[in-house]
Amino acid sequence: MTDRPAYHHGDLAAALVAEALTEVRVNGANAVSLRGIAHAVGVSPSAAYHHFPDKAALLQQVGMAGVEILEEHLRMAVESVSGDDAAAAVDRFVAAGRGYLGFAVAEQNLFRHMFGPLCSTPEGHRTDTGAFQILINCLDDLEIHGLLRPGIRPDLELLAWTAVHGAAELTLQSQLTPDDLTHLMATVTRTFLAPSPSPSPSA
Amino acid sequence: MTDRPAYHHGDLAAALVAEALTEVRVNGANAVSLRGIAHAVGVSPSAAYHHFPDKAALLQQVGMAGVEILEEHLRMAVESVSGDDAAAAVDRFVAAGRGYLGFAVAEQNLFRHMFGPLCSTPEGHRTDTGAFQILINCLDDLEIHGLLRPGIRPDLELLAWTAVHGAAELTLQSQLTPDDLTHLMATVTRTFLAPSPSPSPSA
DNA sequence: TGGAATTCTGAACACTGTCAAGATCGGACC
DNA sequence: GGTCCGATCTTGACAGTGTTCAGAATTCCA
Repeated sequence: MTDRPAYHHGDLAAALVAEALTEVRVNGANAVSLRGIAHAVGVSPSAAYHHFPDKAALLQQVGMAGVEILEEHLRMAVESVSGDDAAAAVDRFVAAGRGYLGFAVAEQNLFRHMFGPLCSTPEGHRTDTGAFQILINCLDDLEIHGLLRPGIRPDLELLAWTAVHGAAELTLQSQLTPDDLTHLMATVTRTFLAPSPSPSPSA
Repeated sequence: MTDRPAYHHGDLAAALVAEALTEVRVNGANAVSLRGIAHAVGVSPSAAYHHFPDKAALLQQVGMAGVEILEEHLRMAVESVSGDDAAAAVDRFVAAGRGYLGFAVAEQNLFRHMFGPLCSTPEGHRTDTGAFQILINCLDDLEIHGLLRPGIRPDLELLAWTAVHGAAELTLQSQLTPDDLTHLMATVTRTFLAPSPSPSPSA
């Protein structure tokens, strides 16, 4: 809480990660210079080596921070849809997909870094990430309302996950237009969700 | 064809790209050093600047070379399935998907670079790449044999493309198992392909 | 209060991308 | 054939990078 404890920085590791995080967001992971980060925090370049074995480790922590930001972003997107009926469940599912794509576009540099070679964790399974859990929750919600065709649940988990992620990456590569994205979302819902029992007066 | 024309290298630009390409394949794009590449080719570091404005331009050309390699890889995978009947058409479609995923795994470093930030072309549409054209050909093939549900063609184009690409990226991130991949391929074909009119004696 | 452990600095090393100036070559023109 | 010119490569240099290490400054604990 003190302003700046002169020698011993309060929590240098956190400060370095925070500074590197904003640098990644603004200019991309390749533009991150350990010396620059240290200078911005007001510390000598070699001070960082008492908290991280090397630059790659710092950037990995930035990636983890990014995962949490994405998770929070998704949670807010889903929770912004209120209601307990079937229509709300569908809207939440769509909101999750849109949230993922929106994050990828709004935070291109961070998103790319999170899924870049520096952040590859040979250990983790997809169930580790809270983002995947949010998708699971949405599917649970749909299932409760009887909106999933029987037996299609595991298919949809995999396909929705991979399609939305692939769409995000291809969008950043300028290979997909915004129209493509809405088209894709519509395809997934129309194909895999049972026609809602709610009133659906088609034109 | 001369062994080494001393001063004037035969085609230095191509030699640099070739050397950088193998370096990317083996050690990843981040490990590429312009000086190292120049040294390996047997030329001074600054010689490269008569052929490329900077290192990023060289790596972009490596990315383009990668696109062609992927295209060739896909073409071979598809052409390895012979036959004119409906079953062959389905097999070719599956082979294309497996070929894409196989390339991503076998050439992780190159694949990552091709879709990395250095190779983002704000201009190109997906129809530019020959790889997408191969998918189109497979779908044409399926359509000729009446294996596509009517009206589903544009949906399938987008969904197959994004899902297989997303699956590739997530596999490199250790978020998908090989079982997930075969499951995904099965889901796509089962969901979007009409049941084959060919003899299908299900057990 | 007196170590001991932690945290940070300063200088250094090897390496990087990039540039300006000069040497060297190939081919075109008279 | 001799001469010039443009393209090509080298040398040398500059600023910046990640990383290491000896030692100074600081805090913690007994």
